Amino acid sequence: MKTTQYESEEAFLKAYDPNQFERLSLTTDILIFSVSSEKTNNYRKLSEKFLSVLLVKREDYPYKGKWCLPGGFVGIDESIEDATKRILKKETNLENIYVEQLYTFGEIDRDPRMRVISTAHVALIDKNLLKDNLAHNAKWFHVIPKEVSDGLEIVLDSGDEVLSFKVRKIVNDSMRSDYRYQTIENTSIAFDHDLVIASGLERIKNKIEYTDIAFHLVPEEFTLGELQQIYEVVLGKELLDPAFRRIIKEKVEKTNHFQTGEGHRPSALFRYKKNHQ
Amino acid sequence: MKTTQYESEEAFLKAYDPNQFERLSLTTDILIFSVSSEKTNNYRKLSEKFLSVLLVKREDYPYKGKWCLPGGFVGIDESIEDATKRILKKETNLENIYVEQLYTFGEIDRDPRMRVISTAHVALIDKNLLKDNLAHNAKWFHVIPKEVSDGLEIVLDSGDEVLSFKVRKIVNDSMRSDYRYQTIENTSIAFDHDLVIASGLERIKNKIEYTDIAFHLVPEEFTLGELQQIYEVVLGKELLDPAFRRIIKEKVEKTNHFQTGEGHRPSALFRYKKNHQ
DNA sequence: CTAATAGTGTCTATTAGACAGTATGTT
DNA sequence: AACATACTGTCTAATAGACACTATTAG
Repeated sequence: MKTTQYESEEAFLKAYDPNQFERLSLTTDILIFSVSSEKTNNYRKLSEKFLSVLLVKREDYPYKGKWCLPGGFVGIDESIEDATKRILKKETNLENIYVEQLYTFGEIDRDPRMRVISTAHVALIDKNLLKDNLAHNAKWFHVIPKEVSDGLEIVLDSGDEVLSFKVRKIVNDSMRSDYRYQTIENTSIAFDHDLVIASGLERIKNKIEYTDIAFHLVPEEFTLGELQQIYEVVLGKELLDPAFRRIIKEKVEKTNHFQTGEGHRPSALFRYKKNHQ
Repeated sequence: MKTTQYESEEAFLKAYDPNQFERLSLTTDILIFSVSSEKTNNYRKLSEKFLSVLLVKREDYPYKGKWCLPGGFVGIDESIEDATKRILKKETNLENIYVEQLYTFGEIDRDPRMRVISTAHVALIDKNLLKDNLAHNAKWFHVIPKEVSDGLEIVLDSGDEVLSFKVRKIVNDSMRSDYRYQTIENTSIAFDHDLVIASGLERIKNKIEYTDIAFHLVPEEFTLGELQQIYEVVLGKELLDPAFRRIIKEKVEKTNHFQTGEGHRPSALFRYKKNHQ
């Protein structure tokens, strides 16, 4: 369609036919991460923490009975961001949650129904905010990643049910500046959501080092021990106390509250220091 | 649509109506960056380098006569990646160029014609590969970013024409973990491509520090001086020679060629060392 | 010889890693 | 008292920043 015949932008827009190009569907999918604590049987020990992700059991075809990320179609009169917030509200009944865009997955056959593009997001919440607000078909799964010889195995454990899949990182260019994940083995997660989970995990692992995302995962007031556990569970490795405290020192401020009753020296409660450095 | 009436996934898919949700259009837009050199009048001085971006003059409405990023609609039977490569080939006549996904822009009114989602990409090329292969309506613009009091001003200069716009970084959350750009002033760049350019600039500025993307911008064999200029022009600051050489030492290997005829000590030519460290 | 960049040695400052020690609650 | 974590001091290793110096070419 040459448009040189039109006299103005207005005239052009008036005559424009939006159906001249084939159109497709867009969904938004959300990796909702939080850190959960399991009480230990030793009253003195700290509770063990796990990174966990919210999954939804599919009640319809396709992939009926499989687990997938919460998500939904982006309406024609709705920005991607608004759709994402709408779905977050639906699944967790919470608003004002931290969300960032992760990646747009656009392979032709990623949805067996038809051509669907999916823009994936990462959301982080403090699980204490969430009581019984979960959608009925949603469940938290502990995320246990393990490096294996041919890639990365991720085990998801809800307590009742254990899922697992295996992915591999594929480097796209000779300078190793870009990569994507590829499924090696996946029988439990619907669509390409195994790849989304792997990408999201990597994103927060990187971003926790150079931003303050960790503080989205703790309550308003927290002990430095809890905070350190958040870092440890996301990074998948232990940190040395003095080094950790040096680094976060400037990001937090002490309150005059203490956490007592834990069977050992009480720890000071801190809060996130806005506008630090 | 409840699908419990279907007996199997196959039966469901057979009966599925892809038009039950409103569909939209998806485009891919590409920020093609390269580093160009302007010969200086002093035969001894190194040529001055500029980061440059390829823009296309719009020949049709909307935004007729304005400049924008090369891009186009993603076909219904085409992955986002394939569409991006197709457009790169069309605009530069080159294949096997480095491309990575940048961000998906999904505001409702970003295209006056209709609802269009755009997945933006960053491509990096060595401009020496490009002779007269450019599409007739495409032109390289030097990118000159400048921090101003209320944001970031970016001047684009093709030699014949100077464009400029101003954007601001908006932090989305109190922990400053996520942000997006917002237009302050833009009369020269079509759509929201001013925001795409600002985001892309930031992406390569970050990524040049922790990946090897810089090597996509130089020829097969290069001097360390050239390579350092690439880093300097992307980072927008000067680097100290010894520090720079320490850092890239492990990423490069010396060839037995030298670059002579420059009015000063010849410099050794290096190449990228694959599989380093 | 001179201007200009190529390339190296070394000193210093900053940051990260490691370990050992002291402090203080609960049972 | 004993356990478990809270919290701190300090030494060491590694990395980044700065500067001064030597090397080598075309003109």
